[in-house]
Amino acid sequence: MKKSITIKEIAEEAQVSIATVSLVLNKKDKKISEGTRENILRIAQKYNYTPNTMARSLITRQTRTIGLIIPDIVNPFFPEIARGVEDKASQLGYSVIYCNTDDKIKREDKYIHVLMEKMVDGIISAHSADREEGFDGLARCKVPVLLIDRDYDNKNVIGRVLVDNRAGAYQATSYMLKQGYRRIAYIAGCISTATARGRLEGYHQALEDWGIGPEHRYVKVGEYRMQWGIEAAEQLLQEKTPMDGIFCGNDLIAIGVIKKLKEWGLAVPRDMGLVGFDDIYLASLVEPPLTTIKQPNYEMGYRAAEMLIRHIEKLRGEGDTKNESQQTAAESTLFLPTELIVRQSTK
Amino acid sequence: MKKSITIKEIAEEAQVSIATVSLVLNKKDKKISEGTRENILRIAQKYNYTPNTMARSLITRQTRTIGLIIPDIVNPFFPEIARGVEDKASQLGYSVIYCNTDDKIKREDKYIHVLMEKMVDGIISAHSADREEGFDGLARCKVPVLLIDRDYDNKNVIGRVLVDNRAGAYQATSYMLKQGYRRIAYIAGCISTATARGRLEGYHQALEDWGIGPEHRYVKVGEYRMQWGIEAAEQLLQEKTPMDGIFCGNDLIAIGVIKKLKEWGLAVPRDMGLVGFDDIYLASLVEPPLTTIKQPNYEMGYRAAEMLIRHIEKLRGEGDTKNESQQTAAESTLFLPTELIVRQSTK
DNA sequence: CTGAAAGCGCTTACAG
DNA sequence: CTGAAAGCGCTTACAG
Repeated sequence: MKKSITIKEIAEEAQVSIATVSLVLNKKDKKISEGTRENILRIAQKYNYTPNTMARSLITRQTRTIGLIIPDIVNPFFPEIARGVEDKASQLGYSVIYCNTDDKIKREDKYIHVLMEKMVDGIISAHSADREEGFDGLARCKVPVLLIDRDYDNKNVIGRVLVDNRAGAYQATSYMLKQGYRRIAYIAGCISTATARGRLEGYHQALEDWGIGPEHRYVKVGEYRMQWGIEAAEQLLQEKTPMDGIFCGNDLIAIGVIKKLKEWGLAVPRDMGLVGFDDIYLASLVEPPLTTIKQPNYEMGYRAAEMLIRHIEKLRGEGDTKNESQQTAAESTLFLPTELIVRQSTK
Repeated sequence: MKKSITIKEIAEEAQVSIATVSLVLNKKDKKISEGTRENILRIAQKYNYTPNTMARSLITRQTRTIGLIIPDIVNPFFPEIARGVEDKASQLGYSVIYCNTDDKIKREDKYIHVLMEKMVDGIISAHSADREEGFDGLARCKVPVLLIDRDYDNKNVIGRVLVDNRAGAYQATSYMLKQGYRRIAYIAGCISTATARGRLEGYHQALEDWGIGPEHRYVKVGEYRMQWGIEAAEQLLQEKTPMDGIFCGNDLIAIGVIKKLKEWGLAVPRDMGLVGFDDIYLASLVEPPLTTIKQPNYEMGYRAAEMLIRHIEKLRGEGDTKNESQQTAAESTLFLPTELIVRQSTK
């Protein structure tokens, strides 16, 4: 395509060496005379000079690009994260290459390999599922990795930004308790993840703090889908579980529950308290609008990009004390608080 | 960070020249003896060799990376597009850097500049709004640009993938007409775009084909938001416009309309036909589920990536006949059909 | 079949 | 204050 002008050509026109041009263009021009400087800048301007970052990266070993690995941008859980990452990254002068893994470890491996080839400076990953078998992508990764949303153990991980699911579930459950509901069921999504365990713990803790013993029949475990909400609600109602409130693993489940409750002639929140984690951001659109626990997804992405890039630049600053810097870089975990969004009138 | 092994080091260990290593690793090894080949491959494998694409790109002038410019990945309209782009790109061996402009021409310009620096091979852009003033980012862009969803005139544009909004609106309106509705209102979003004009045309055409003259009072123009749906429906009802059906600019509007209709004790589809463009993919979640015109967004992204990359590689094939290739590359426009998704029982 | 060499566009000590 | 030179890791004609 159209070829850009190079510093060599600028040097010729300005009658100076390419070193001088490079110095000026990189603002390391303390010791360059004002005249030369302005002349060079003027010529660069005139030809609309764009530096070739390939050449630069080859020397500096930095690309100012990071990789973002998520399961699926179409899943409404991820766009906010992706946006947070991109906002902070671009603000700090970084670009982001994004990758969809569909939660397949194999695709994740492939992407990590590609990102290594493209020499990204770091990777933010919502790690695929929990299957650790055969997994080595992250391990052989040569750049810092920052985990979001899902925890995972790996030597290249330099930090984590997670949601405080335990506190969120506690918040949801105790909110209903304060509203006067006493027999609160929990319809969970899949339970194998740390996320799900945290939510279950928070739910139990709240009940305990209110002197209510946990009962097995109040907890249903399935998946984060509307259909599961419908089924689980049906089960609970069929089993005649005496309940006056339901805490839902996420809002899709909650929407399903509402549909089922309507069938049975039960209204929210009059006959039944209802709070769900707000994964999908549909809460305000359904009828009645859901009271939810808001996931700090945008912030998660934003903080993740910030932490990762800070780490990258610190590493660079430390220069060649490589091995030690690896160790000193304290691997840190950030737990983001959730927020209760009340959208229903009280009982 | 950890340094990768280079072809030079492989060459040393294999006792051959770096040229030979390069040839083997790039599979241009027709004339390299089997023994040498296998030896090199074995060593590369052993040290987990990862080519430095910076160095390669510097010579080949290709990065196998494309840029994706969209207003906002959080807007539910865009994730499907982004996914389609990424799927096709990665399938063809390309990565994608994505950028959110918030529909601000200034941010778009900045991103285009960054993408030029990173030397992407091409750009897919859902161009910001329709304000052309002061805009020159795309114009000074040095790589092929492919437009999606929104049309725009520019010399660097080598193709477009758009939605056939006219046909979609025609489909929606004539569906309602076939259902027996006769007085169909149109609640539009903003009308300044080609998209909106296409939809209005399709609506008018359908009415005309059924021998129904257009009436001004049946068309309300606002924005693509739920609130506008509520207001517009209120207006239509207040004005006692005799109508039995409403075509909505998108599903957010449709959701607003439903809320208002409920207030007035009107049921969909019994008392009022309703079809909207499915921008947000909420149609199946609301009550009653909406019948909608589905946007082929995933396909739009997918086809866009395909067209762009084909173009890039054709250009490369043509080599240095630069100026001519620019012209011969026929600028093509693809109109994708919409699909009617019926989710309500008939009248 | 394989090697020596030039060069992609830039940065960075090191001289002067 | 500025230039000459080495070099980042690779590809690609061109010799042999």
